Amino acid sequence: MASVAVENYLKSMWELGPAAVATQELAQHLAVAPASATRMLQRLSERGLVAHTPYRGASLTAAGERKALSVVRRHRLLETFLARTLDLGRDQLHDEAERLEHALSPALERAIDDYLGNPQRDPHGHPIPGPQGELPPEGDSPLGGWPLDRPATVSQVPDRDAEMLGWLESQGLVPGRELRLVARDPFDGGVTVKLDGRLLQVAASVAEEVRVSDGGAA
Amino acid sequence: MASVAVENYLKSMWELGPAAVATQELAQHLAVAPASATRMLQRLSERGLVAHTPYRGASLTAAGERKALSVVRRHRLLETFLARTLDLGRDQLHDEAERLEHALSPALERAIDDYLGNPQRDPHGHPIPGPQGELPPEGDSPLGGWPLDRPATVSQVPDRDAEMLGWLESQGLVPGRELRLVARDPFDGGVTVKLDGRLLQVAASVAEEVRVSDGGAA
DNA sequence: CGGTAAATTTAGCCAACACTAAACTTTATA
DNA sequence: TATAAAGTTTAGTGTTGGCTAAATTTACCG
Repeated sequence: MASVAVENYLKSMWELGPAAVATQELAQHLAVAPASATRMLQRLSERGLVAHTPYRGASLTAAGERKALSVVRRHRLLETFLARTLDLGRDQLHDEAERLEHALSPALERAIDDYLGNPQRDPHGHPIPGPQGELPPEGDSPLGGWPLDRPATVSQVPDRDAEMLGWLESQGLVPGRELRLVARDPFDGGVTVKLDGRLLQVAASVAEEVRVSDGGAA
Repeated sequence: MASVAVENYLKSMWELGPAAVATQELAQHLAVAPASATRMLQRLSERGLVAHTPYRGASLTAAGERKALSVVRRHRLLETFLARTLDLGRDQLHDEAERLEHALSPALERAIDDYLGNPQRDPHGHPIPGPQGELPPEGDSPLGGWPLDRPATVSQVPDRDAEMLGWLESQGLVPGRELRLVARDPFDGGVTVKLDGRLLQVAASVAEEVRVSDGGAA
């Protein structure tokens, strides 16, 4: 039903939401001219998938969010599937899934989900929405906001930024890894963490993207 | 580079070729109006992918065939990959691969090929073109033309026709199965085969699609 | 050989989505 | 508070790829 373009707009809206998303922000995220985003928002609005107030940005309706979560589900299932079968770099996964997600039929989606044993998280630690778009409540916090000295387990790393992801991986900052925060830069929000006995300086922008949860529980 | 539509036209041209393909035949194969096919053939001709003589049909150029074989390769690799990992019905494979083939990057294509150990045939027995479009010479013949009483092994079954495929499967006529031709209807080309000690009547249309090769060798 | 049926192409239209340039709001600043 | 800057929308265009209806070409048949 929904074209590749429509699915991508909805997914971007979801990623940038849930607050109202500015036309320009959306356009930038999709590498598209602002005027193009406006037109698409109007079309999506007519279809009842977004609520668009001219000059005020737009947000997903319930119907729009359902469709967006369906795309996200397909994306994350594909990342998990590709990671489990082929052995691709964590950063390749995202790009491949980005293309394939629009071509995944409901039947194949179900088959993959079953094959994987209905996974709750993708290889980056992102939660996988259920068949009806249910998102499990996640207790993960940004690394930057974690209290000092409390043991933590890395639960999520970004999937979009291949460069950051490569660095994280090279430093052992991957889902499942345990660490402790030993210092926090009071100005820019960067942190120093200790993992594997090593000290590691993590920039603010990175500390915002990486999420952690309580030590053992994961 | 090439859009989904272009890839599908090229693939159809290849499947209907190598002789010149009539506009109407192509249109029918793609479930498109003849006028649409004409326009696309003109565009493909400008791009140097087909040779189109007005009112005389069209055929693939070398460049066009290369691209077509790339699509076929992706399709058959995907069918093999999905068959090996998930367990889908043989007839589902085709439809799923049909959609996914256009979203397969060269990197993922290579990864899948490696994972599968560079397979020569897909689950329907169709040969998989190599990375540069090389098709291994196949010695397979239509079941309808096989000599009486000479042992044969089923090597290829159609993938497009789910109904026929379902019947073939239900009768045990799948790649690898051995059989012998015991009679041939002199008028319509239908045949009677013996497999597993059973006699089976095979209609002409089916006997044309199923291919066999010499007994043991496969 | 002429005429008609079938196949093909042309012509004209539509929708989706992208773009730039220009017009219009909103926000921020002097 | 006026005005400039920033953000957004409208207007107008282009491309792709589909459609129908009409024109054209080819092929066949009496």
